[in-house]
Amino acid sequence: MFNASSTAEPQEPRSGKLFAKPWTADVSRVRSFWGSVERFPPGGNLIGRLRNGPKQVVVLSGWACDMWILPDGRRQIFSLFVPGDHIDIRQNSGVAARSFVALTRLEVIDRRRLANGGTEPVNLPQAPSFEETEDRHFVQMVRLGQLSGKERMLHLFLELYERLSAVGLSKDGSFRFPLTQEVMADALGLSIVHVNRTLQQLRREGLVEVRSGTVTLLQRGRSAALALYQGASPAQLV
Amino acid sequence: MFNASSTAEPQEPRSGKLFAKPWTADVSRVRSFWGSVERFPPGGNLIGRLRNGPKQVVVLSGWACDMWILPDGRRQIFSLFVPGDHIDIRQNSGVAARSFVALTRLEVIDRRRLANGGTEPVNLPQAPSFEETEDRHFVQMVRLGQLSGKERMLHLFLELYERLSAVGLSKDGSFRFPLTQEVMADALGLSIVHVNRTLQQLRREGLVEVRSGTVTLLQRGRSAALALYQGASPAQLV
DNA sequence: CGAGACTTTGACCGTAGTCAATTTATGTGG
DNA sequence: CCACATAAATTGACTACGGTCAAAGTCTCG
Repeated sequence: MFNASSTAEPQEPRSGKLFAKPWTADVSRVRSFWGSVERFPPGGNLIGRLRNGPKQVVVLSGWACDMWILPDGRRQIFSLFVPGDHIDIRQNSGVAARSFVALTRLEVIDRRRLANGGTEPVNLPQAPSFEETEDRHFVQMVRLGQLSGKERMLHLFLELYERLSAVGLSKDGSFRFPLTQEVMADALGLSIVHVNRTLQQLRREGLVEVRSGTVTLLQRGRSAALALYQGASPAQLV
Repeated sequence: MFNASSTAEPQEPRSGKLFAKPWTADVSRVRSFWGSVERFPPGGNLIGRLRNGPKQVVVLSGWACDMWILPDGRRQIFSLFVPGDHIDIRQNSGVAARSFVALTRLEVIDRRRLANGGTEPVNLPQAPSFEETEDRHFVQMVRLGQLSGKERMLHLFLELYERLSAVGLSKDGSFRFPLTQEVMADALGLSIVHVNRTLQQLRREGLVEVRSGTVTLLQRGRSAALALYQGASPAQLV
């Protein structure tokens, strides 16, 4: 289970040259200290391995999301999880089927292991409070309910940039972005075709650059204004 | 503060004839036992009276909502609160201004008062768990992100019907609905004009009837199917 | 009865969805 | 390292859902 080995060593940390910073360093330490890192392939279902009740994990590398699938196949992604994020994996209490899915190769570690198991303390990000989790959901509701396609996309990019920056996974406005346009569509409540066209529009307008799985925000200040993005303090937006 | 009196005696319980059931009965008892019921006018801001930190209240009568207002004036309502609902009133942790607003005349009571103050126990609804609150938000995200205008509206009506039924505030598919179309628009992420037209469409199709502040769901089963509504068990949907 | 709040309507426009085909990666086996 | 199969991105043509603007009705309430 933990020795998928050899070919392993997932991609994110590999680019340590480009994106080296605080938490990234700890990740490799965590990985070497415990053999208890859980790995999932793209599309892997995080709930599958649940034994007794919910479980809190921290993402070491890769991306994941949680979502609902409607009876007719439509999907809504509620939030994206990136390295450093805490995921509170649990079965959905209601009728609809909430699921947690890996979007890339994914490494997570059980929080309890980190808490008691370790000899050396690790700079893991704090678990988000209930309010912070809720706020993130509110932001998603605002995107879905009030923003246009173009605004939604910029808004999401800005949020991801900010979150990835917090763990050292960005550099000068750019960050690795391993999601397909289909996933973006499900997260933003848009059709895949429209995601594609909107992306091109943003490129034409010189707001973002998307090349080989890397997104670059070229005018963060202007983008934030356009998308009514309020996440970061204006200062951070260059 | 609590003796707004005389003209008071809000509307919901007045219609006790039509909508009498479990919890409604207790409401009048609560109201008479304690003078500590807080009242707000339509549009009243529930946060205004916060003294020390957050506060949990239960709605005795009237409707409320929580929302964000974007810098350019757009509004997104996250959830609607009806009689029996618990509201966890608190300042927003992030940048944007979350606010809790009364949508009609509103009566709430502090949960702590109910807990220790009372001589006689009251059948108050249980406080929702974290998961239940979260689920409600997920439902809202699905509505905003995946459903069409018509679907959203039906879906919301069905949810409200189910919730109001739980506290005895419905009868044969109908319930009091004191919201303006503008509020519906903000809750559903639609324009006010489109809300109006969609409403008429639903009427023409014989799915709902809206007369003088009362909504009647004429074909709950079909509506649930149309709107992919999964809240209640199929049995309940007649 | 008049003022203001809500609802309704018409005309028109633009964002976003659908369908279907094409091009461009990506990946795998030989 | 090439050929083929598959996934992902892109394009075109067309449609329709939903937004905007502005005006006209309705309803409430003092």
